[in-house]
Amino acid sequence: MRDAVNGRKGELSDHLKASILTMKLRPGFDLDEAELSQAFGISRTPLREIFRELAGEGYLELRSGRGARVSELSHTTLRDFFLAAPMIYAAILRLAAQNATPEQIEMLKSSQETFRTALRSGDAAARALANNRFHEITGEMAGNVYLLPSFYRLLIDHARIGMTFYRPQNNQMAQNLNSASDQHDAIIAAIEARDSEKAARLADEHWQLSRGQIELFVMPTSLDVPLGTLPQTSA
Amino acid sequence: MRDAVNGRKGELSDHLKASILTMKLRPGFDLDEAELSQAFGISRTPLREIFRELAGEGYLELRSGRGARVSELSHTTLRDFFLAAPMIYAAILRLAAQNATPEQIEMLKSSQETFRTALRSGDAAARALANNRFHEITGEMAGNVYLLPSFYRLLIDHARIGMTFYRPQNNQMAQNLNSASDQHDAIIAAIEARDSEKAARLADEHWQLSRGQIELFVMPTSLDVPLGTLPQTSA
DNA sequence: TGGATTTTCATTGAATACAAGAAGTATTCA
DNA sequence: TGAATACTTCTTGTATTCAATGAAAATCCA
Repeated sequence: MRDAVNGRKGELSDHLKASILTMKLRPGFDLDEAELSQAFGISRTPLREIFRELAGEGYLELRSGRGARVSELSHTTLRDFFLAAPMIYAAILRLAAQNATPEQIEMLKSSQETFRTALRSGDAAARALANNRFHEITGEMAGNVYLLPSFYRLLIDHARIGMTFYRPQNNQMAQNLNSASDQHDAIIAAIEARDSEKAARLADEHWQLSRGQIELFVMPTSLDVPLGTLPQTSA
Repeated sequence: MRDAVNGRKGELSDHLKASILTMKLRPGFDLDEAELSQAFGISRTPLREIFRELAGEGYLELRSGRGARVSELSHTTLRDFFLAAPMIYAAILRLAAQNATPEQIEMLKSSQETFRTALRSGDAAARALANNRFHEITGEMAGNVYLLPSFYRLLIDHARIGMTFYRPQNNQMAQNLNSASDQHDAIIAAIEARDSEKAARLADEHWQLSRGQIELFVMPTSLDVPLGTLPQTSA
């Protein structure tokens, strides 16, 4: 991530972000100031500044007098997510196609390489982080200070929702990931061609795929077991 | 504002926000930690936490090793603003009409009263703050955690842009303000009627009015002075 | 024994003290 | 006189200490 260079402070910040994105730190988890500051060899003062920063970005929630905890992921936020994501994603990719610099396009290609590698490795966390980074770069390309706050907040929970609902055993889900990778390639091409309409269309397709992936989990195909073969649950 | 109850800390936070919204603190202005902390009787530690918080909300920018300054308002951000605002505003008001609670509607009506009072008083700063509060409440009504970060950021700069470009001498601008007040009433009615389509349409109209107001300043009517009557500028 | 109250302990919040770094100024040397 | 460098001062960043607050446990009384 961007500020890995800023000493131990940035290091801890990145570590927390990655842990939250990959659900290593679960929604609602309480963060212990004393413990964390000791573990990373910094005092509580800068740590608390990191907390406030991450809270502003949507990773954490600060409860006055009761420290920091990882942002919740409730059914309400899931609904909000489904409402907001299509609109913002399309807008971001449209702008990205218009404004991307050659250097940014190179970064995007490189991040897509990382994503592909993570896909092959089968490491779900690495994949989620690489995917997250890919979309972060499209945000940088769009560069609209008013849209980015919402976009980045969506990306956080998109990663977490993906980690929650993904099951490597499910073949359909594995296929979807390959489709997602192909769509990334198409997105890169559209951006490089400065085709903003196509980029917006691809954003929508990419979203539909992701949405389907989530629905696969939320509304699974029924178990198809004949009545009476399941053990009765006692009242 | 919301956290005026949280002791001197919230007080200072609100003071800074209001000063920035009303351009009393100009974009790019450097904030002195020592001075501010002394003036408000708190130590630098909590002050710096406020800085981080306000930076997360878009009021301030933090430059590592060089303290905090009020967020810039450049021509670039103005362009970004014009691109993002219509979309977000419409989405927020649509959701507000769907989700507003009776208590929130009462708050909205009350804030509109405050706005009207500020209009009559002719106090531009009070008017900007009241208008800001009105729209903040529509955001609370919408209640979508993913859209709100962008929405609130837009509101900050909308207030600042309004303060920058408003000239009380201009009769057209004064009229526009009355139209804006009427539109607020219509927005309240649409929300109360749960008419989300109408709310979205009104959002667009409200935006067009505001946009026109800004254009009145950016592209003024020409001075209409015959050639040769103006003093020549020396090369 | 159950409920309320007080006491204790742990954790957060704020202030002070200290260290590191940046900006500005003066001095030196060409 | 001009540029570079060293020194000084001011500002920011971090650590430590102290105070306040909240949670939990123990005690007391009914």
